[in-house]
Amino acid sequence: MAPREGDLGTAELEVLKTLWDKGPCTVRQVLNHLHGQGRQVAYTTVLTFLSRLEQKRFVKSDKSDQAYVYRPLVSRQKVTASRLRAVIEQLYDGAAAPMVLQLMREENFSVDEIAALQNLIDQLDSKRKHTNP
Amino acid sequence: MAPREGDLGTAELEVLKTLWDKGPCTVRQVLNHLHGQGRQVAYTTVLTFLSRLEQKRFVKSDKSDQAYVYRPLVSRQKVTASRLRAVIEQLYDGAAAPMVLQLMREENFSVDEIAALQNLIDQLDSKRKHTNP
DNA sequence: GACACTCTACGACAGATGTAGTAGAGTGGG
DNA sequence: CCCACTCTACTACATCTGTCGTAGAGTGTC
Repeated sequence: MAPREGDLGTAELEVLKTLWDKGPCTVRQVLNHLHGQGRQVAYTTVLTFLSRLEQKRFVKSDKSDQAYVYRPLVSRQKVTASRLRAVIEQLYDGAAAPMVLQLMREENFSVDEIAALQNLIDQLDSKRKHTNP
Repeated sequence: MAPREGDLGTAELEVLKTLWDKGPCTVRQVLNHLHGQGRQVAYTTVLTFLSRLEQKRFVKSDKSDQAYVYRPLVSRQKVTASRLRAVIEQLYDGAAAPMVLQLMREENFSVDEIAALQNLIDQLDSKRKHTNP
C-alpha cells in the first residue's frame, strides 16, 4: 500500500494554511502570500497544489471574475486534530497523555500558558465531579 | 526539492520501534515481531527498511553468527521529540502550548492522567518560584 | 558432494509529493 | 485587429516510500 491516502503533504498544507489565514484566494494571491513568507515557488506549482487539494476535497474553487477563487472546505481545527491524532497513534500508541507529559517537560511554557493549563485542568476536574459524583 | 531528507517513513518507524522494544534484532526477528502484531510484510521488505535505516544512520548492523544484527543508533526519546517538534512547527507555528490545550480539550484523559498533569504543573510552578522569586 | 535453507545484495515498480514547463484560451489596450 | 498578459489544462520528471522478486553466497545435513 501507499502511504496514508487522502492526506496532505507539507507543501500542500502550506497552501491550505494560506487559505485559512487569508480566506478565499486566487492562485496568484496564494502565490504572493507564499512569496511574502520567503517561500520561492512557481505559479504553476501553486496551481498544482490547489488542484490536488481540490481533488482531495480539501478546497473548492469557484469561477469569479477572471480567475478561480479557492476556499477551504475543511477547518483548520479538523485537519489539525486529525494529524495530531495520527502522530499520537504513531509515536505514543494512541495515548495522548504521555505526549502531553513529554511536551510539558521538554518545552518551555510561560507563566500564562501554565495558568491556562491549570485553568483547563480545574474545569475538567469540576466537570468530572458533576458526571461522577 | 524533495520532502525533508533523512526523515523516517511510517513503515520505517515501525521497524525502528521494534528495535527499541526488543533490542538488537536480526531481520528475521523483526519480521516475526511484525507478524506477531498482525503486520503482514515480506522478509525482503523488512531488509529494505533496515538497510535504508542504516543509510540514514538510524541503526547500525554488526555481523554476528549467521545474520546481521541491527541495533538502534538513536533513542526513542530523540526521534519522538524531533517528530513532535516538526508537528508543532507545522501545525502550530512552533508554539507547543496551544497544542497541549487542544489535546486536553479534545482527548479524554483519565483521572490518573489528569492527576499526573496536575502534579507536573505544580512542579513547574514551584521551580519557577525558585528561579523567579 | 548435492540438497535444502537462510541470508544479503540489487533491482524493480507503483503511488505520493514537490516542482515546473508548455500550450492554448480569454481579455484588455492600442 | 494584434500584442501582451494572465489563467488554466496537461504533461513531465525526480525523489521518497512501501513493497517485493530474483540471484547468488553460506552453511548444515545426508
